[in-house]
Amino acid sequence: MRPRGRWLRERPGGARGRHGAATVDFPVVPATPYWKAVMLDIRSLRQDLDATATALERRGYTLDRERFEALEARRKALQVRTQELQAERNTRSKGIGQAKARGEDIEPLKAEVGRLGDELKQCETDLHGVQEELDALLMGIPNLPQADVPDGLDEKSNVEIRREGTPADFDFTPRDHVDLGLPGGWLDFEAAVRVAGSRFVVMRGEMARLHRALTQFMLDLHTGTHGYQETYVPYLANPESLEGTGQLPKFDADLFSVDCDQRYRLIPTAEVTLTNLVRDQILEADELPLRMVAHTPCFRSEAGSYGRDVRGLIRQHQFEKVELVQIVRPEDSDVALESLLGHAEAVLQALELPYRVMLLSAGDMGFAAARTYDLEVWLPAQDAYREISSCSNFEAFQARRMQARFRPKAGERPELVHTINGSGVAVGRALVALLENHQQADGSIRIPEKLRPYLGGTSVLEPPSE
RNA sequence: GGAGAGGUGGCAGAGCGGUUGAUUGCACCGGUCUUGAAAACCGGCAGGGGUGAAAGCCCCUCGAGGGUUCGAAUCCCUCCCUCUCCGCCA
Repeated sequence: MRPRGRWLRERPGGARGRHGAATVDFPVVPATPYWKAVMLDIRSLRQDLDATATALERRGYTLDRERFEALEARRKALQVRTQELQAERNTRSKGIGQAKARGEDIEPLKAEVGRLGDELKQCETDLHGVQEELDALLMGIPNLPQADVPDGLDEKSNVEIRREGTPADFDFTPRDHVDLGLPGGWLDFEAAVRVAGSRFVVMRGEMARLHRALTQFMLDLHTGTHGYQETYVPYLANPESLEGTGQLPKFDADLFSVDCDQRYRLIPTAEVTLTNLVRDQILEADELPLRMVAHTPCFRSEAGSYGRDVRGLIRQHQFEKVELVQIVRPEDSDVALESLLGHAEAVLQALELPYRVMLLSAGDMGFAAARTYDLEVWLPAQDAYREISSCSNFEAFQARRMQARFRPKAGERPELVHTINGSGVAVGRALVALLENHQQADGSIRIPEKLRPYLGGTSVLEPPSE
């Protein structure tokens, strides 16, 4: 992924940040003080730079420690001096007010403070500059992997946790979903090219209905038996939200923008709008955990994936996903991730799809994740397991950027929440898996028991005769 | 899109350019009273940051950013958002 972030909002003064070690054309976050905007707790960097750098090294990120320490030293000196001057100005100005009230001549006093103001202005400007540089550096640092996350820089180091289900033993050569979707224009990629372009699809008839059935089934499962609240969210998100969950500033190239209002991006996942529901909130302890599920389309530019998965539904610019999000107390997040993983697995089990659970290595995880499990579903035509869900614990990383907090006890200081999310599951890929795993020799599709109520009791999907 | 009004602490709602980071009410926390609870009364109660071993001291924040000023919640500019009316529209 080659991020080419470009902040489209105008910044007075034209401050644009600068090129950091790993970042490109780094957009400066508007309005957010750097100590709030960092992904990592800046204190852990200040106090435990070695350990932090070592942990980041595990995921292939080399922290520019010299630069950080230099900036931090300057920041400290400037901040102390600035605050001294501010304190001085404040007391003197107050004195002027009092002198004026007594009817004294205040002109000499004013001149004195005026001189002080020059140095103050300079200090404030310098401090601002240093903070923006620090900001840019810090915003580009990914989350720290949990201790037992395997070492490794890519998917080769992922660890298989377990396998569920057994791939069917076909007595014919299984077809892939593209072939299975040919009859009656069930899946029509050419039509999609005509109306939109490549990496889109048109579905027709029973296939479109099956796709819808899958979505409904998943929503019912999560709301009915897993305790999530069904939530409807916008499909366009503002930059603040995208920043909160970590898509911006680094990964703008993966998103679709909207021309008429350049602040907006189409959501690449409901994680963005769902998780950001708690941005800038202070929740009461008894409101936690929050469990939310949403069905949304997702839009991804797939820049840089040319030539990969060009055939079929696997990698599309637009796809549907049922997303699970949990907002929890910090001490509960590890358990919550396991539970959420189970909720996603329940979908695959109900659909009678063989899959395996992978624990991602430090280097293969997303930018904001501290721990990620991928669910990979068996695709017979590819003779491989392919990702169908990704479940992550972000710990306080997103919460810090979002300033999403809760009050542990009435009257106590607010604390950052932990955020968890995962797909439960990607609908398009579920459709692919269902077609390919439950296909029969004649091209018909067996519908798993649990899904039948959503298809009017149908047990087999017969391909339309030409 | 046009016209008007407005954005202040968890909520409600004050705030002449100068001890206002902010009166007050509600909510909340602690206490007195009570067998217990309620009521009443007393006290506490924004968020973040810097520095420090700590106590503490200090700084920032009244939608956001910039400006004027010795000094801005209060004045000016830009932007965002909310509400009312009009237009348009599923």
